[in-house]
Amino acid sequence: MGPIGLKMQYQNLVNTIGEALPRLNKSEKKVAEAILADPESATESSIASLAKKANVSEPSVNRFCKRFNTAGFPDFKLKLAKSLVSGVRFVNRNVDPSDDVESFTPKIFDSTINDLALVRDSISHTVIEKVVDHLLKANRIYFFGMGTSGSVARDAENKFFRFNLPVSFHDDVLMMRMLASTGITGDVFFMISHTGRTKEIIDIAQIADDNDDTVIALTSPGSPLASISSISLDVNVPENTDEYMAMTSRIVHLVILDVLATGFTLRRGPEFLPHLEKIKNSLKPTRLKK
Amino acid sequence: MGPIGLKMQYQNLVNTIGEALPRLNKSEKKVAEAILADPESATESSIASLAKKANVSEPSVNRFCKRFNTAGFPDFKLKLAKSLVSGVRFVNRNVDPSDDVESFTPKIFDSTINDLALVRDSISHTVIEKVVDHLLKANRIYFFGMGTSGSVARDAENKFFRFNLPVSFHDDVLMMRMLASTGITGDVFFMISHTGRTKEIIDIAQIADDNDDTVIALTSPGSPLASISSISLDVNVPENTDEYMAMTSRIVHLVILDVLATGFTLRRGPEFLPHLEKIKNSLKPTRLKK
DNA sequence: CTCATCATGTAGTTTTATTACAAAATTATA
DNA sequence: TATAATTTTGTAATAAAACTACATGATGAG
Repeated sequence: MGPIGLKMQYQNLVNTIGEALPRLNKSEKKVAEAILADPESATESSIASLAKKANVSEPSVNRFCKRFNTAGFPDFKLKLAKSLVSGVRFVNRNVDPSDDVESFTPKIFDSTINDLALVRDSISHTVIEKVVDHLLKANRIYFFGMGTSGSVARDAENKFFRFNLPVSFHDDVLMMRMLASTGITGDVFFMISHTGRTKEIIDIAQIADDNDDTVIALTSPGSPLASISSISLDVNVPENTDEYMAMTSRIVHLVILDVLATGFTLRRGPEFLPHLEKIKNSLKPTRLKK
Repeated sequence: MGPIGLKMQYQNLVNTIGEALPRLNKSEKKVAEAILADPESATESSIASLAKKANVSEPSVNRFCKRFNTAGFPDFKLKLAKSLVSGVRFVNRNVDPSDDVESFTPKIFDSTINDLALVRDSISHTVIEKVVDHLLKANRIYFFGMGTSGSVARDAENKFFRFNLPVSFHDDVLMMRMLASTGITGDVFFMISHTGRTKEIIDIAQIADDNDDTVIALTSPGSPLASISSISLDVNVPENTDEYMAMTSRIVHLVILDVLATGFTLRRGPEFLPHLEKIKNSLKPTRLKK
């Protein structure tokens, strides 16, 4: 039998073991079941104790590890521990009706952190660079979003107006329509939408596109909005079917806007910093001194 | 010298080591530096090879591990590997003027992730519980915030209106003043402010407090706003002095609001789920079908 | 300068993991 | 069904890794 899970580094060991289960032979299956019964403790036990728990010999455990493309037992444990952090813990990260504060609080933080890490590792730097290029050339930037994405758009306005160019955010469909249809060259329409399927937003993007304006989308890959846009910043955050769980995509969107703003600032160069400083200082009189 | 990082299970080993660096003695420092130079490879090496790399003896490495509250070298490696997955890879996360997209993008994600992890491990569950208690008893909730925190307040409105009680957000000082002064028992004023030093916001909180309304603050601990409020949700995110860096506190605030909303939903019980479902379904006609 | 304390390394011991090989089980084939 | 080939599994020996006890060296106080 050949090795299982060749692309291990991008896969979750626990899942891989679970899927391979039917293809394993007797003693390997015993080992697999012993591990799956309590993966966390498996990462902390020695080859001897795991062998005992699974009722097999130590070499069987060792062979099992090698089947899953690891150097040996210690390496296996390491990789298992890693997948428990990023992968499996995520599976069990759903909020449960019986959860109390102690348990649901870290779950919500963890799932947000997890999504951020996922996007951090998958987002295209080329696309970011391209978007920054367009923003730098823009005469005007409109941030459009509805509902939750409206708050993201509002935050973006608050961030980008500092760059000393006309920026506004809109969450009103009629305003967005009018603006999109009267856009001129140099206007950038930055459309934010979690699903990328909101009809009105797609309509408005289409209007802007027909008008030859630049349309940048911060949305889900392969969505109708993404395909209409000039450039699409793809954010692949799993849809949240869980009633209790929050929508993390908006958080990811905010961080991407932070990235864009940083790229913008850096490209503007150090001579732009005094302007930012001026804005910062303008707020000082509104604050109580320490 | 006593052990370092007692609450290890909730902390990032790499950060802990980095912070402990000045307090370590000669050979321990050597070990720490060898690990920090390439934490990833440290998780894969034996005690012997790491000792060699750090130019110390094997027991020194072992003692180092025990200082950081781990059972020994293998346990240390395991925990290190885990923190590399969820946590932040590098100690220096500041954006540098010479950074390109490839380097500043993960830095911004990482610093956000790091701040979230910090708050996740330090936030008081008792306070969360208390805030949820107050929100459940509220007749009306006002979310107040200005500037960046205005977007957070807007997002909170979007989240909490689903609970079928009168909720609104305001970012206009005059509106906030008027509402605070006409509040009646059962009204909850939820004030969001990164610094907790914005004069207007403090004024408004004071007005609401004088009026015997419940004032909940989502702000920095020890700030004037925190001390005025009935309850304060303390968020200790380091002030960002770096011109290039984004303000992560607003992200943390959003996640805390997610936590509160989840706590709210759970306390309302399963009979409340159909209502949430109804709201979800109401948006379906606005979306293109797949 | 001397003693006490702390830091560090050496050498030996124990634990842990791996390998080589043989026995057992399974499967295929005559 | 018997037998050879193949695979699976365990035993025992070996190798590697980690740990412990102890001794030596460094540091600092009096």
